Amino acid sequence: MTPRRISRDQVLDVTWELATRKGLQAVTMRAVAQELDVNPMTLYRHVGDKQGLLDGLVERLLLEIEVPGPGLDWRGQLRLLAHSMRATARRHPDLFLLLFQRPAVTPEAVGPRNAVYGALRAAGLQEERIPRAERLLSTFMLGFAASEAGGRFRDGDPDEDMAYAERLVVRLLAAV
Amino acid sequence: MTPRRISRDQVLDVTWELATRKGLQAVTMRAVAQELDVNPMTLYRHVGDKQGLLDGLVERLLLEIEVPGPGLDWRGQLRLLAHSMRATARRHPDLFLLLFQRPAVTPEAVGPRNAVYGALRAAGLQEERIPRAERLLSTFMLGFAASEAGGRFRDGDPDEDMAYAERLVVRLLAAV
DNA sequence: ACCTGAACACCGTTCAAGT
DNA sequence: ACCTGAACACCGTTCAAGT
Repeated sequence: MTPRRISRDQVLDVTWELATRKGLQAVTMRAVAQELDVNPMTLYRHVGDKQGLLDGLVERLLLEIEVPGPGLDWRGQLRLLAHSMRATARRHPDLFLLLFQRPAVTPEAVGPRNAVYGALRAAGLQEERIPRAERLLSTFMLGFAASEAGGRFRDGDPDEDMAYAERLVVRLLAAV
Repeated sequence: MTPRRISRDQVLDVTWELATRKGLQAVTMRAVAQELDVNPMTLYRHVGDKQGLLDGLVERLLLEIEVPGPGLDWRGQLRLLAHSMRATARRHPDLFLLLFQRPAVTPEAVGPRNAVYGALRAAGLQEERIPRAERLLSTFMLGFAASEAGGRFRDGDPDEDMAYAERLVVRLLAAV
């Protein structure tokens, strides 16, 4: 019974580091294995396959999004959430797109989602309306952050656009 | 001066067909070349490289989005636009994500953008406010369509969510 | 002018074997 | 139980050569 030399966490550590340093296209099974000084086939025991490796990366990405603590009003909470989603997207533009390709209800996704729930609740939204409002608001934030990070925006100032969007959201929530 | 055997358009025709039939992962220089019964290196003269091939695919994708003709009020125009963006995303989920990775101001993108411009104008929005409103609205529609097609939504009914979003947009525009 | 062939430096993954 | 080596079936792209 030889002790396992590497763990899934170690694999994801070096994968995340590699993706951050050299971009998603540099993330290959072979490159990750080399970083760990291990045979490529060794990874399969720990992450399943390439898709499993990417899934692990998306977990980390969601954990990377900063979530508001206490001491902010609902407007400040939403502002911080938008800000940290945009910052995360800018740091990992390619990886960020993968968020569209998997359910928003994984265990790692509860942090951001609960944060939006909390803000909407604090804004006085009826409990039964919160899930839908969260889906719509998160979808907009995700699209905005992905657009900005991916280079879709060429006209306009993203900061000004986001400030304007914030006013619209506040207007809609105030009408409750 | 031998006549050229293939054109960029022909290359994109079979690439689009291949992507539609077997998905984006099946789009390789070699597979496209084989479909045309030509040497892989031949493609380089017509599309530059793999990235150029993908750029061509995104052109086609934007052209695929149905744009409202006359005879609809602004609300109907926006509804049709949202509907056809979602339909396009569902047909080409992987390809659709590439829209986030390039400027929204390419020649092929003017169709959809002008359509949104027209609807916002018909809704009575001040001319100077239209570009920003278009960016925000298109960003939401894009994020929604990408989420739906990519499988991010697991809770909720996308049709109901979109109908609700439509009411919010109408409310915001009515306040003008 | 346009197309080809061979070659280079990679991929993800299977399968049988090692310890 | 965990890791390895060799092999398979691919990639995109360069470069020199063909017609």
